[in-house]
This record gives sequence, C-alpha cells and structure tokens, in this order.
Amino acid sequence: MAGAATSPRERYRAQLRAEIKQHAWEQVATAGASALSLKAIAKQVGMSGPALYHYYASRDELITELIRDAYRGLADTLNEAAEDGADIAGLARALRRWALADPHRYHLIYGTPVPSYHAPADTVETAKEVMGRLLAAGPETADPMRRGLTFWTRLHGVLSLELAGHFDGMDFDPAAHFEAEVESLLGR
Amino acid sequence: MAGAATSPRERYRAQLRAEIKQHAWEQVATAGASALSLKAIAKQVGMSGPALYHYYASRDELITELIRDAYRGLADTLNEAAEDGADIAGLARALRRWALADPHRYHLIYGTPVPSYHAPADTVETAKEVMGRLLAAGPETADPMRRGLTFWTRLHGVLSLELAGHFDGMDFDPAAHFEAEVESLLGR
DNA sequence: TGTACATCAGTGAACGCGCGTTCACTGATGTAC
DNA sequence: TGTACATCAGTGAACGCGCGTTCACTGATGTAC
Repeated sequence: MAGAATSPRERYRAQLRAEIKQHAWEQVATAGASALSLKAIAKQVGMSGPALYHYYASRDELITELIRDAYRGLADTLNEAAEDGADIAGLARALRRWALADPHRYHLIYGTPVPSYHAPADTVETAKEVMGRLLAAGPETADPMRRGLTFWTRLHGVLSLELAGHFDGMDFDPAAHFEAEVESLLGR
Repeated sequence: MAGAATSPRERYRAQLRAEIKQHAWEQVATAGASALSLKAIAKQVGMSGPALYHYYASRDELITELIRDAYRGLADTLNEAAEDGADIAGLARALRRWALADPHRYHLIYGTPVPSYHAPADTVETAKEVMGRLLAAGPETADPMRRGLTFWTRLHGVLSLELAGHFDGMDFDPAAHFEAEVESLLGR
C-alpha cells in the first residue's frame, strides 16, 4: 500500500508541492510567517496565483504544513541527538543549533502566535513528543515533569531573547550565557 | 518653561492623542501590533482616517509611542516595587503581574519582532533601565551582569511560553512553575 | 466690542498597492478500448 | 497503433477587501488690532 507505484503526475505534484513549500520557508525566514504571501510565492515558482490552489487549498493549509514540518524537524533533531547518546547538555546544544539555523522557524512554533491563526490539533502530538525527549533526557528526579519544564523554559528564555535581537549591543556572549544555563540544568 | 500655560487647543490635542493611543492599545491587546490599523482606530474615535494625521505623523510613529510607553511602564513598575523594598522575588512577581495584565503589551517589547519595524534608539535607554533594576535587585555576587541576565532570561522563558498559550492543555500550574524559577534565582 | 485674519481640526475623494480567493476557460497529459 | 475521452495543470480576469497616505477643501476656533 505505502509503496504503491506513483504515476508521473503524482511525482510531479509532490515535487511542485515541495517547491512551493521551500519558497514559503524562504519567505518565513526573511520576514516571518505573518508576511507569507501566496501570490509572491506563485511568482517565485513561476506561475500565476490561482495555480497554487491545485497544490494547497489555502494559505492557512500551507502555514499549517510549515508548522507541522517545524515540529517534526525539531522532534527528529532531538531524537537523533538522543540516539547518538547525547546527555541533557547535548540535547540543549542540538536545540540551540536548530533554532539558530533558522530563527523564524523557531519563532513559528514558540514565538508570539500569528494573529487569526490557530494550529491544528495534531501538531500538539509532536509538541508532546518534543517535551517527552526533554523529560527523558534529564537525570532521574522526584519530579521529571518539573525538570523537563525547567529545561524547556530556561533554554527558551535565552534562545528567544537572543533570536529576537534583544541582546544586540549588549556586551556579553549569548552562547556563553546559554552554556551557563545548561550548566544550571546539570547542576541538580 | 515646562509648566507653560497650555491653551485649550493644546489640551484638546493632548486629550485626543491620548484617546487615539488608548484605542491603539485596545487593538494591540486584541490582535497584536501587526494588526494595528489607523483606519480602524479612526472609526473607533469617531472620525475619518486622514484626521489621525493631525495627531500622529504615521502608523510607525504611533507604534513607536506604544513601545516607548510599554518600556516606560515596565520600568516604572519595577522602580516602584524596588522602592517599596521588594527583593528579587518581589520584582519577579511584579514583572509577572505586569505581563499577565496585558500579554500583547509584553509581546510588543519582548516578543517576536514586528516585521518591517525597527524600534528607535531611545527605547534602548529604558530597556537598559529595566535591566539595571534587575541587576541591582540581586544579592551581590562576583558577576552581577550574569545574575541580571539569568533573572531576565529565566523569567522570560516561563512568561513568554505561558502568554503564548504553549502551556494550554498541559497538566500543571504555570504560576507554580514561575515561583519555582523565582526560587532558583534566590537559591545562590 | 467688532472686525480681519491666521490657524488648524476634520472631511471626502482619490491613489496605488497587495492580499486571498473564485471562476470559466484552454491546452496538454494520461487512460481505455 | 490509433482514436475518443477524461483528467487536471495552469491562465487571466475579476471580486471584494483593507491598507497607509496625499490632497484640496470647508468650517470652526483662536488671535491681533
């Protein structure tokens, strides 16, 4: 079933969907999700606006797919790090690398919510998977939930301020502060 | 000079500027800064679009004033708390109260940057004043800068995720986790 | 106190722009016999 | 292999919307003599 032969048309469709999504990511990386424009994407792909509707039913559906992919990508990144034997510090650094690689992608899932858009329920599952990784990575404690939370909120605190540029012009090294927070998580 | 008699016209101007700003805040509180619309504000104030230009030169100028006021308000809140003898935990709680009172106001200054908008230089001064309060509140340590930073990033981590709704549906109390982070700051 | 003038708040029309989305249609590609 | 038909990618025009901003103008308020 899963490996059913795909017709040329189906392959073409899949390829074009991917191409559209890639340009969507470029827009998000440049100006954030709220600036994402279907017509602009169409121009980049080289076709006229309405043609996109053969591939995505609406702007919201496209954004939803971006969010889904972002969660999925982060979960995979953390999973891989964990399978490579990363400890809590390793996971933290994997998270930071992933965030810095594309700040807007990070903001897409953990930043200020995009007005008038609500994420679909199934992304919550992946979000939980991410949380699960964080919970599992910590040393056993009486309250793993609290530990995972602390991991999450402390790292997010440094990362989101750094990515939003709030450290710009201040005289210190964000990476060093991130490492210090990682230390604090290892501490006890 | 500062107390120069204000003409009725000047008082009227000031009052209308304030009224416009208030409606702007209501829009920000409802849908965030990116959704702020001059024409919508004009309608609420009861006059037609172009009239606003007698009070604010542009949309950007209005947003800038909101940001300035937000920084100013936060700085004042922390200053007052400090003058009332609040310790680091008291400051933290004052910060949380201020953030919860208007989440979008908090996002306006510490959230994902509004695309195509850049804050003017003078807000940086107030931002530093806020930072100064945090630095001064902590117990003396070898590295007060690091301490202030930690205060800032840890609390922001909890607050921003809470305000953005990322804790919704999870089975724990954000307030309790916030308190736990405050504890961690008192710890050493 | 009354008149002449300057100031300025507010209006309505308009410009140019970009957006998401619908619709009827053309033309190429694939499928069935 | 050839023909008849169905599928579907892509187009161009159009709709309705809202935006920030400019402009020429009206009319009320304040000021100077």
